[in-house]
This record gives sequence, structure tokens and C-alpha cells, in this order.
Amino acid sequence: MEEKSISDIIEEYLKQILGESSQIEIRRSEIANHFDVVPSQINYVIKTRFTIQHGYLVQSKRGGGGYIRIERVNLLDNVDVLNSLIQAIGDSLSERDAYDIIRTLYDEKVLTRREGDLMLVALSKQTLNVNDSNAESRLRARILISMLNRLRYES
Amino acid sequence: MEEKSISDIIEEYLKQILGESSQIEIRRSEIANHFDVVPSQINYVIKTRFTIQHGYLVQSKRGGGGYIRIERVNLLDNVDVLNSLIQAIGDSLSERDAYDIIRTLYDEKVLTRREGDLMLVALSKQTLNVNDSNAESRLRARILISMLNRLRYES
DNA sequence: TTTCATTTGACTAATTTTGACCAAATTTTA
DNA sequence: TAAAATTTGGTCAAAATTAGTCAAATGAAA
Repeated sequence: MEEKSISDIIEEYLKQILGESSQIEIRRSEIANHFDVVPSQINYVIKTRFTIQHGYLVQSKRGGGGYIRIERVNLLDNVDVLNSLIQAIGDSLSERDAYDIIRTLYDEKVLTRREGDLMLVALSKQTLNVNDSNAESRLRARILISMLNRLRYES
Repeated sequence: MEEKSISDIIEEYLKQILGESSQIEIRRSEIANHFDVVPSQINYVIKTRFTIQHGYLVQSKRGGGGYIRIERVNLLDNVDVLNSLIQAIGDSLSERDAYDIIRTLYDEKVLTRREGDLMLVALSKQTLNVNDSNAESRLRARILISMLNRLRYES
């Protein structure tokens, strides 16, 4: 018999509810109370078992009426292309390389013209306007990678 | 979305009335009384949910016969409103305000879902990852304004 | 034993709710 | 008409209500 940790049990519980609707909203303290654990354990479960790599999107709100929302998302077909591009970018990216990548994605019909244009202006030297040229390239890389990661799935 | 806080419920109520006519006039104390909250909570709801970033204009008058007027404005074909939006961004923009603006543009069908999502991740705190919080907000403002202008002057 | 995962709790951050006090416009009264 | 009273809405900050972070302690596995 496998000895399940309480984290495993909470994961199972959440996934069971997620089986009924593709999106759930929970109150952290309620779940914590239900399983008799400290509230931060819910964060632990989410961080280790409901990541985007697992196919889940998580959003939350604090304060009165606060919640944690977990949504199951569909991974798309282009994942391989995107992954290899993300690898190639690394942690630094020139404006020219950004253009080439976006152009490629447009040619591959991963992006529409408008999407590509929006991405390009966001990555332009003029927009970023960072003093240090290395910092600028690193920032450009971070932004493009984030956008490519976003393209890997849909809600 | 599950509405939970009383502020959410008041927001929903006002938007429902706004669905019938594009402009409403309310008496603050009446609404407060109706939902059994202090009057200033109405100000809170308006300040957090009916800003120009959300696509609303608010005017009010004090004294006898006083009112709060909320008007739904159209960002699509009203150049002035779009300008005031860009002006409201100024040179600094929080992640929350960015979300509100992009959400509004999506609701107005200026953006597709995918375009909005791409813009949001590009503007997220995590992506920008700037040490100085002021610098981060200024960068966020530059990027969003660039993207908005790109949409604006599109052929 | 060493390493990795889980559990806990103290501290932090964001959002909403409440109430005391302020300001403006109108109405009443002198 | 001028002052006073009344009727509205505005501001701001404290309190209350959620969730997030991080690292120490504990447990499990290799």
C-alpha cells in the first residue's frame, strides 16, 4: 500500500472537483480547515501539483471575498516549436533576433500578423528604453519567453 | 466568476442597471442602505470597479438632489476616451491597472483573447522582473502605450 | 547517512469593510 | 438676501479578512 501524504490527498480532492467543472474556486482557509492543515500547505500543494507544466492555471485574490481559482488548460500542438525557440533564446536577445523569431512564428502560422506586430513593438529598443544594453537584451528575452510560454496553452 | 464580496455584488447590481441604459444616476445613501453597508463603500466600489480603465466615466453632485452618475463609454469609436486612457496611464502603470485596461479592451472587442493574454504576460511583474518598483511601473507604462499606439494606427 | 519532499508557523501583502471627519450644494429661516 | 441648517457626496486611515512567502523542523526515500 502506498502511504499517501496529506498533500497527495488534498491534490486528489481538488482534482476530483476539477473533474466536474474545468475551473474551481476555493477558500484557502476552508480547505486547510477541512484537512486540518495550516493554510500555507494549500499553497504548497498548488505550487508542486498545479503548475502550468501540469496543465493548470492558478489565480487568486486576497482580502474579503478572497479565493484561489484553479483552471485546467489545454496544451496546444505547437508546443515543440515553441519549446525549441525558448531554448534557443536563452537569457539574452537582440532586437534583430526577436524579429526573426516572430517572423518565423508568423510564417509557421503560429501567430497572426497583429499578434506579431504587438509583440514586436513590445520588444523594440525604443519601447524598452533601458540604459544598459545587456540589461535590455535580458529583459527582451524574458518578455519574449513569457509570451511564447503563454502560447503553449489555451484556457 | 463567483461573486463573493459585497463590493462584487454591488458592482454586479450597478452593471445590471447599466445594461439597460448606458448611463445611470444613483443616490449613494440609497444604494448603501439597500445593501446594508456604509455609504463610503459605494465610493470604494466605484473607485475600484468603475474607472476609466474599466470603461466608465463617473460624475457626481452633492447637496440636496445630489447624485452619482455612472456612464459606460465606448473606447472603440471615441478617440477622446482612448486618449484619456493613454493619458491616465501616464508614465507609470501598476499590474492591476494594466489588467483592467486590457480586460476592457477585450470586452470592447478591440482585442482578441489571445492578444490580451499575450499583452498581460508581457506586462506581468514576474516577466519584467525589475529591481526598482518605480522603474518597473514606468517600463510597464511604456510597453502598454507602445502596444496601444500600434493598435491605434493600424491600417 | 544524505538528500529531497512535506509540514508548520511567523511574518508579509493585498483587498475589503467601516467610521470619523470634510466639503459642497440646496433649502430654510431670520 | 445672508446666515444657518440640512442634505448630499468625498476622503482617508484603521480594522478586518483573505492569500503569499520563506525558512526551519520534520519525515521519507535513496
